[in-house]
Amino acid sequence: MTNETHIQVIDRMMTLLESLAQHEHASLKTLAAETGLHSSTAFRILASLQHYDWIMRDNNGAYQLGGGLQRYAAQAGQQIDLRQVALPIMAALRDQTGETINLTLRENDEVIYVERVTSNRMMRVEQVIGSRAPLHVTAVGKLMLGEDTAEARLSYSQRTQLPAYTPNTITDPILLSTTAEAAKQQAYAFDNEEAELGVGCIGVLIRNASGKAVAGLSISAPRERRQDEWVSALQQAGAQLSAKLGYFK
Amino acid sequence: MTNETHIQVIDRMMTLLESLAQHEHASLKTLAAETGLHSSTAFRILASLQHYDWIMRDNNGAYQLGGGLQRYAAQAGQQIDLRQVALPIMAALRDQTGETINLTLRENDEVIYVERVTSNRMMRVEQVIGSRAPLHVTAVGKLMLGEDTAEARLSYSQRTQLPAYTPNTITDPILLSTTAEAAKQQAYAFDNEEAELGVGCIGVLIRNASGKAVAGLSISAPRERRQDEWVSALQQAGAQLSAKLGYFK
DNA sequence: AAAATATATTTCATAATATGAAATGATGTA
DNA sequence: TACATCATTTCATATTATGAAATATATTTT
Repeated sequence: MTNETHIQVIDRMMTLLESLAQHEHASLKTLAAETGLHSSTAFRILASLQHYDWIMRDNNGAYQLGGGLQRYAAQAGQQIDLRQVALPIMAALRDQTGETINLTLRENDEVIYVERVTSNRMMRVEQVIGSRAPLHVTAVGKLMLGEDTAEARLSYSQRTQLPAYTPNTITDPILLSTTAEAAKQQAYAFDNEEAELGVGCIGVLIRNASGKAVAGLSISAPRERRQDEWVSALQQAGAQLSAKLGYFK
Repeated sequence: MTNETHIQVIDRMMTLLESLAQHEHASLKTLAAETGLHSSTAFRILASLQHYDWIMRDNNGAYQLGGGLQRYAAQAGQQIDLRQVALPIMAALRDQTGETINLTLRENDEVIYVERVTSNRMMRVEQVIGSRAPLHVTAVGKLMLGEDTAEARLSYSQRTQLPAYTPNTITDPILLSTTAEAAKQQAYAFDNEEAELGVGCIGVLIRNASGKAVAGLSISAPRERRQDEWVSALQQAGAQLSAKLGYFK
């Protein structure tokens, strides 16, 4: 079942895209170094992708992701564009709470912010779309760790060394593991100024038809404005979104 | 400048993705036939992509686009600079026609000229960058009105009173509405000396990944020099630009 | 301005890779 | 059961992608 077919060029292309996603406006030299590819090889692959508008170059010749990537994304997954389905739900939740709502994906040891609906209040929390954060400092991230086995969580802790972003960041592997476990049980998680002082979040997971956690939904607010009542509102919104992806029960 | 670097596997991968986008839940046999690839080859490429979740297989083994494609799409297009992307395309169109090419944005009831590539002929049409014109006297403006509802068009007419710039300017709200509607249908519009006597334009709309009209592209020429053949050249250039913003179909 | 440096692009001979034919496996059908 | 269809794997080989080196282009230094 596990398919071990690899095509070198495709693997290399993926590496390049990943590297490019991480360093927008990167030079060929940077990308080649970053991916370990010969500059000549990287150049050729990038030139190929350019044909399909998957990557672009600015006037300095620096590389960036191109609009062509969006071509298939709309249909991707369960023929459902997660972000598109999520947006109205996120907007409703924003209106209900008056705070910023984030949609995040997990990638390896990080969450990536892929969609966002901001509050219009003067003081608000705002994440840049495309930015990342380690799992252990975010509400959704802890839930995602809760999806892993205890061994995987320990491995995560060892790998990342649990860097502290604030005095509140969980830096003890055991505590992180039990916190994640507990978060999974109650099906939501808090972030109590663990990523940034003054910011408090609530997170839930989004699941697809096969029950797999495919995304996270969270409310980000100044810590003192956060209401405990938002938990159930968020859970309802999350359930609604999961339902649209085919998840039941 | 046009880069003629091709990598076979990448080209083939693109063909497969395109075919898959057209036939969701396609079998390997179908995809191989559709793309003209050997089934063995198609299989290997698809298996490679599966690794990155760019494609998925349903329980019947049929192929479909996978969620992994969304990974980069979220970021792509975020920081695409419209004018920068447009310039080379505009320059090519200018070289092809020998006339001035304009890039415009809509702001409320006006279009704003944001980029321009001028012909070097002695007599030429030249708009100042940053200058504005009412929607109903320009080719692109009429197309933009075509994106609105009929009510919104009437409201525009009432608001602006459709001032006449030349004897050719459309000043009848009903005529304007039907003209805009027709322009939308044929996906281009003329300006027959409606803004300034002696000047004739052709316009098309530029769309982004979500299909929204985000800009206009137009050829401005002395009326008697304008060629009907330019319409398709302009449409092609417009499609090319839209594609770079992620628009398809 | 000229020289020097750094980086991007092209060329090209070659090794390594992707390839397609054919064998095998799996699944459904008469 | 045997047949038929399609998916997957194997494997020898030709073709392709590769990386070294040459050239071009841009940037920085003298």
